Amino acid sequence: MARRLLTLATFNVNGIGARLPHLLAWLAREKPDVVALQELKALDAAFPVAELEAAGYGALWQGQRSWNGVALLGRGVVPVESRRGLPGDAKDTQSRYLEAAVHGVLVAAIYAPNGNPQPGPKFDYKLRWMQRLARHARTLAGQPVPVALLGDFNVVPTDADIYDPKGWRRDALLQPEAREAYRDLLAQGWTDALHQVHGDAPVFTFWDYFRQHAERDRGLRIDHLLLNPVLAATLKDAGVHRWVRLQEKASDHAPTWARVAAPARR
DNA sequence: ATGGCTGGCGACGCCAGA
Repeated sequence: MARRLLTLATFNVNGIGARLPHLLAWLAREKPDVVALQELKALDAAFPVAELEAAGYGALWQGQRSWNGVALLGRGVVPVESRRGLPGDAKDTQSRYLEAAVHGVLVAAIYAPNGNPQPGPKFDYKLRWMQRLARHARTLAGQPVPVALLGDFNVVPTDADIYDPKGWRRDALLQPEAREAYRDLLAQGWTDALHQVHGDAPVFTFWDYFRQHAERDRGLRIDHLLLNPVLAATLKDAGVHRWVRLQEKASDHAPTWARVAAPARR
């Protein structure tokens, strides 16, 4: 018997207030089952829960004034929260991690620090945050249930994942330490869904607002879907909904997705 | 080597993004 498929997606909206029309249009057209959002740039009270409910999505969110902010959406269901915030630093108040069970998959919404300028305190924070992520992700990778880390990792994994590696070589997103942190994650057993499906063919998820880079497909791959071995075994396809990035007043990121088998009900 | 564009904040210019 063929099993139902599930579409997992991650979308850095760059302001939920400014991007709600784009988000709703994308949900209506692509109907993803599980969605991680980043960069809400809004307080909890400003999260558009009613509009999302009307669109058929249950939501869980962790906002913050002006910056950061993550959320999880479930098509037809409210995600069941398992963790709010990354462990390892009680003084870190930035809203960058939210974890819940959605449609039988344990999913984390991740917004890793940008880290620019580097070197400097922001880059140090980026690396410390990635270490904390690795420590927690290790406890999730080997779980005998499907687990996915969905988010903006703010790491360009290799020079094949950017249109101009030379022009960006000093950027925090390309630094060897950042790339090593990402490789360390993968070494725990996570599968990078987009890379698994497309290999080294360039598939970008972010295009900056300058020089018509979106139209010219001069982008970076920084939004990633990492699947633990249980879930990776059911991976069917992965891609990027670039049409969203080509809309008027779009986010600088596009929704990135992976199709997997829906876990059997237990 | 730099600046280019955008959202949020809060009131015109600044910070942060990547």
